[in-house]
Amino acid sequence: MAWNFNQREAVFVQIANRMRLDIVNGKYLPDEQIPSVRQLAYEAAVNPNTMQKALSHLEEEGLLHTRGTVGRFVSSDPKMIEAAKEHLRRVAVREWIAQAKELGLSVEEMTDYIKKGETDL
Amino acid sequence: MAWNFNQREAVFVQIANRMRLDIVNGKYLPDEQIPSVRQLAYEAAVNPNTMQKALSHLEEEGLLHTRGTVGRFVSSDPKMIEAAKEHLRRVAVREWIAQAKELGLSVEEMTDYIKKGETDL
DNA sequence: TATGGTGTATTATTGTATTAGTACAGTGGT
DNA sequence: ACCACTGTACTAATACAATAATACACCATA
Repeated sequence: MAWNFNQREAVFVQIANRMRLDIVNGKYLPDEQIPSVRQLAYEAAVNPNTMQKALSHLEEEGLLHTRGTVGRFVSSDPKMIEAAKEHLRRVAVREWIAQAKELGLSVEEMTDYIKKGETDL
Repeated sequence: MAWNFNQREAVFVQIANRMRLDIVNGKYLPDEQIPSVRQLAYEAAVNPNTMQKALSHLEEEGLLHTRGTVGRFVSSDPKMIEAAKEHLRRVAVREWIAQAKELGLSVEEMTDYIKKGETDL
């Protein structure tokens, strides 16, 4: 999958979002070593400093941790990762509902739109 | 309502988003004059240049137009505004579905989450 | 022990968002 | 005619994101 970035958000934020999804969706398993900063930066066509900044944020969230100078690894606690996934879902849903409200949509109209929009894809 | 800005997106983008919603939601009616750049900038606690940049974008979208040096006015075509509203809804729904997919949610699970999330608010 | 790969830190440079301040031309009302 | 207000334009300064190019300390392995 290509690394496409928009210009609205900072690149390191978009990278962090994507890596976070990769982790909670199991692309990287618990305790698994992820590619190096340089390797990921190369794949994303981004400066290593930018990649490191993104990974540092995920480290603060507890999804990643660094083992000395060996490399970076996914959190070894599956429950923690599952909790992060559930949290992402809740935050997303809350955001969707807020946006729907801004657009004058009730929850009923919202779900109708979604079911209709599904077929359009 | 306060003008709260996050740090992820540029302020002028957030202003444009909010003004766009105000227009399609009828806070500003068709052909109605909106407050001046300076006034809006004061309310938003933002530099007039930033506000002007946001309004210029809405002008390019056709939602606003400038009458000489008299001031800025909402588009005089109600159909155009309604179309913009419908467009915003479709774009939002498409985005929601894409995000749900990223989070491993089917449309059914998605609507379930929404109905459940509604009660939590 | 030597080498390569790891995370990390540093400095310099570029581009853009934002603020700040100022200025100008045109309009409407007094 | 005057004055306040409008949009618009411009420069300067600041802050941050991102790039680029190094450099360093540490670990695993051949």
